[in-house]
Amino acid sequence: MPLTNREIADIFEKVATLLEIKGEIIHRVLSYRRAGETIRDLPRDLHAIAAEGTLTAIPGIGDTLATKITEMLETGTLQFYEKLAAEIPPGLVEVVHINGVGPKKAKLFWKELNITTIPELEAAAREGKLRNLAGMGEKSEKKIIEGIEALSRQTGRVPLGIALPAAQAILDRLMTLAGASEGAIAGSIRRGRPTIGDVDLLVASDDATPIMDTFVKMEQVARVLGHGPTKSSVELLNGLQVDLRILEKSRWGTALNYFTGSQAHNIRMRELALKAGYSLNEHAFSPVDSQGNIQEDAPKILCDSEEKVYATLGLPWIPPEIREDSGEIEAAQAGKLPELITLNDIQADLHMHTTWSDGTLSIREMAEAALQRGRKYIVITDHSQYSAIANGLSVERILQQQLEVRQVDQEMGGRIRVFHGVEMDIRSDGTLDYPDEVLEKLDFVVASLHISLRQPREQITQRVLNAINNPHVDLIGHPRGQLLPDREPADLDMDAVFAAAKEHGTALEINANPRRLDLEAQYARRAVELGIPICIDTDAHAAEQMDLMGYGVLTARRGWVTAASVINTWPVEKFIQWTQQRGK
DNA sequence: GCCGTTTTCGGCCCGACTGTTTTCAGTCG
Repeated sequence: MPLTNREIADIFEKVATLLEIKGEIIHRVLSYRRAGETIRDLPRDLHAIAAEGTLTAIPGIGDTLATKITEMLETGTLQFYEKLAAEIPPGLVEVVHINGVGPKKAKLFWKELNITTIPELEAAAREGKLRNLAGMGEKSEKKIIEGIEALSRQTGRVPLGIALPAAQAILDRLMTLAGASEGAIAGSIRRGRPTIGDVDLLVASDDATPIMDTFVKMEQVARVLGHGPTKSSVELLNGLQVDLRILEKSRWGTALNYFTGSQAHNIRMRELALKAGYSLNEHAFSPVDSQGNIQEDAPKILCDSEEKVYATLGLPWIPPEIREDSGEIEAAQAGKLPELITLNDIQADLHMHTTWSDGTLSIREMAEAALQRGRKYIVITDHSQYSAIANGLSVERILQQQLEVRQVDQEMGGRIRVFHGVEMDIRSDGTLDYPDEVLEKLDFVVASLHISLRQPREQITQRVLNAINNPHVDLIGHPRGQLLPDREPADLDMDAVFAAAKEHGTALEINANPRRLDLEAQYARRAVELGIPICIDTDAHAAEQMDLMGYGVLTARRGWVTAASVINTWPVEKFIQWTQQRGK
């Protein structure tokens, strides 16, 4: 079994931690860590990139790491890691995951007490053996026990669809307090990441203390992880960690920019600032001398808006969703930032269900709900016959349904157009769930994987290719089949999927349901670069699920998607024209 | 380990909070 991108990323990240425990210089450590992060979010397989000989074109991959990647691709292992793991117990990588334990402490426990695993550490802490070590005391011993308990409670990353409303509720509460003049959700939620590690909130106020005190004493707080005058962290009863920072309003721009991240983007911003003669932090730009020392007597530049922060560096404002140091700084410098799609651009929803299969509303009710939300046209796409559990439509029923769709379309009197489609299963054996004679009667055909998602790469890829190669199929729904936060995507050869979609002009979906957000941003970006049409759909099974469109738009924006690439931003005439060109 | 119209060698972002310290190291984001 060849190693996947994810497995290679894991090895690099383990190497980074082991090197850090060993005491290696931090920049070498960070090279491995950054390489791991980059590879984790890569939209292409390392196999394909290696075959092209372009591994070193990946940012942060030089000759050394390219050689190591090649070794892993060819042999499935990395000698350098094996050697390192023989020298430094690899169990320490887990120990470092305990909150409050870093590489230095892990090394201390290992060297002094021969501790190499979390259970050993917990036992030592409970026996009071840690408190006498250098730099340790009773409090830090207690914190380690708490850290281990927190780790076992930890639910992992939280889907954006859960974290965002929770964050908004807390922020709303804080903004009712006197002295809170401005507030924002920052961090990875603001950047629209599909899953969230912790919630970052920012409030502007000249009097932070009462707001901080309220924050750490909220009823949903399980424990206070840190409590300072401008920065506090709490763990909620539901396990979510929330960080709050409070700064003066005159510093809102630098603060929001800093607290939104990503860290990699911040580093680039600070490097740019240094080149321009400033040290940049969350408070201000501070002039530095040629040695890089801050000139305390020189006036600082305060920014009350993010626009001003970027302008100080000679840049246009960069949308949060693309602040990942994945080319946005260079694009901004060149004046080539994309005009990202917005929710207002969305004209239609091309994937939804009704009571004909597993939805909760009739065709007419879905049309009314879509109209209320400003949609100009929709496609009714109930499940196909193979999805018996979802009350999928037999050939007879889907033909019947068409009559009702046509009738509702008439009834709506042009206020909204209602088209007839289907979400057709791609069956396990790779065949499609309706014959061409049925498909050709439909206005729009979505084909989706729902079952046998764990098939080997070649087999499952071929299923998707079969669908794309059918001229009646217009869109591949939720192409990778992931469910957040836990179900892994199918092992698809995305290069092959993209090539086929490009050849046939088949669209790929960004499913807006926050459980899916599939395609993910990096794949959407790649698809758009290749000229493949995108469709952002809610897959709504009820009226209120139509309101989830914003999550899909966020994901699209993370993928640098502009409205022009998205079918359902088009006016209905253009949509009809597109489907007719495809033989409808 | 990466990277480069200042550099192929010598840099590599910055600050808050904690707990242990008598002035700071470690951790975190």
